[in-house]
Amino acid sequence: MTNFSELNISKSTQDSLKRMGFEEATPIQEGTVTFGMEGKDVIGQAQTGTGKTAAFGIPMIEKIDTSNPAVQALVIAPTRELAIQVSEEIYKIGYGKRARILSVFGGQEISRQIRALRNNPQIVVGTPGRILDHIKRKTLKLDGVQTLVLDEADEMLNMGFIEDINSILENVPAERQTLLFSATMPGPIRKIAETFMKNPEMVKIKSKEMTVENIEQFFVKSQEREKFDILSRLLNVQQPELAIVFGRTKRRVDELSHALNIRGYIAEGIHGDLTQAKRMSVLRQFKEGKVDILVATDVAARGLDISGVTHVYNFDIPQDPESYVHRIGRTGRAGKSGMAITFVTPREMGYLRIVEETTKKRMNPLQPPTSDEALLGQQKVAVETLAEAVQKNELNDYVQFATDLLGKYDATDLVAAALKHLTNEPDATPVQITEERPLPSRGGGGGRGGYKGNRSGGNRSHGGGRGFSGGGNRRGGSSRDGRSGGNRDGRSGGSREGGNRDRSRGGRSER
DNA sequence: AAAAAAC
Repeated sequence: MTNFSELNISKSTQDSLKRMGFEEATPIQEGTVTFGMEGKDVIGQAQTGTGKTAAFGIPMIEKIDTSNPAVQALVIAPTRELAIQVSEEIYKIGYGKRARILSVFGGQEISRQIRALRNNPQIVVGTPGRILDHIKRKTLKLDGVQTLVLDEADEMLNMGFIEDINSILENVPAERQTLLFSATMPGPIRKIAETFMKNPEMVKIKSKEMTVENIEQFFVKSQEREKFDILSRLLNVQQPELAIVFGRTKRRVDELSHALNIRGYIAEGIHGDLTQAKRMSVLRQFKEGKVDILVATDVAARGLDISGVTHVYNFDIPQDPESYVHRIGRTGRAGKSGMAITFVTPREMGYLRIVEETTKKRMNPLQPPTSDEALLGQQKVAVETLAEAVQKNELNDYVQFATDLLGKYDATDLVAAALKHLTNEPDATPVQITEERPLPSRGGGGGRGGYKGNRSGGNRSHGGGRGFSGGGNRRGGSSRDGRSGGNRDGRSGGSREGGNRDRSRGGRSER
């Protein structure tokens, strides 16, 4: 292991790294920083979580001339969230040097970005579409770029950005340093490397480090309709500190997060149809621990570095094995252990084996917890909650009530009653998630193909639809905070409290 | 087929 102080890094950047708590260089950093500072092109084969951003961020910052107002470095990333994350980290690395950095991505007011570009950032991080937009508007000039970074290149390929990247590259001087990062090296990526890079050095993380060694992988065999109850029970028993639940579609994510909130969990959904502001705030809340469960499409599968994710649940098995690797890579990071649990319907069992071949690791079958086990998990939480409340000692408003009650009832009974009240009986609120149809059965135009399609008219899909039992979701306690209502149906005019809204939906009969 | 990404 090499210490950063042994690398030939300037004092100001050393200070920044120290402030960030970085001491030892990770393998990808060691190689990339060394070659990068020699001005060489580098291909880094590594996933996030390996310290990739600092690997290219350090040589990039070192090369920046802060007295030069031109954009000198450009980083292209596949998703908006990743662009934000990368820019934040590079900002920290460049803090000692006072390098100016800006992120540009879609979904954010372009005028704001244009104003920010006038402040002459030296480093720009962005997503392909918006970068191109700025180039066309001539609000972003790239003729001073000396360092170009393609982050998660294989992902940009998958998402069809290659043409965009080609167009961007036409606006970047040929005389430059290019750093390319990719978890995998498929043919087209190699070709890009050959075309756009000059004698690149390869820095490859040994495959052992790229796989998911410290993630325990399980699968749960279950019918589609059982999935949600099993998920709730698993959450109750395993009590993840921070969990990500992946769903296959945006609608699925909406329904799942809604249903989880009904069951009393603090969950928020994230997917590409939400406004960028919402996406950012959800991610922030999750990082701050204000949201315990992030429900996500594959928008959150790759690259995002959220520390402390203890559990990943694949509510739907991912569409391709590669996506599986990325998803479960959100946990078990920074040397910590993590757990990944994948729901598999009987007909998907064969596909599960294909996924296993890709990861070269067997997943162990997990027996879904019984209702009783789940209840026990909840009871433990209730005990902890109560104990914490006592320790916090902010009970003045309740002391008088407590004294009165103690005059009337047995103390043990009272505590037991409080615990019972705090316990959220598993499966108490029946929640139905719309079943995914396995494949689009293109039946001849028939509107009534068994699948209750057409449920929500437009794309305002807000959650579970049919199947909430009216009465039961009265819960005591903390998780009701009004937030769930405002999630994505703020404009639907629905009243905040569940009752009449659910009923009106339920009342919609099918002729 | 889904998701992501520019308006």
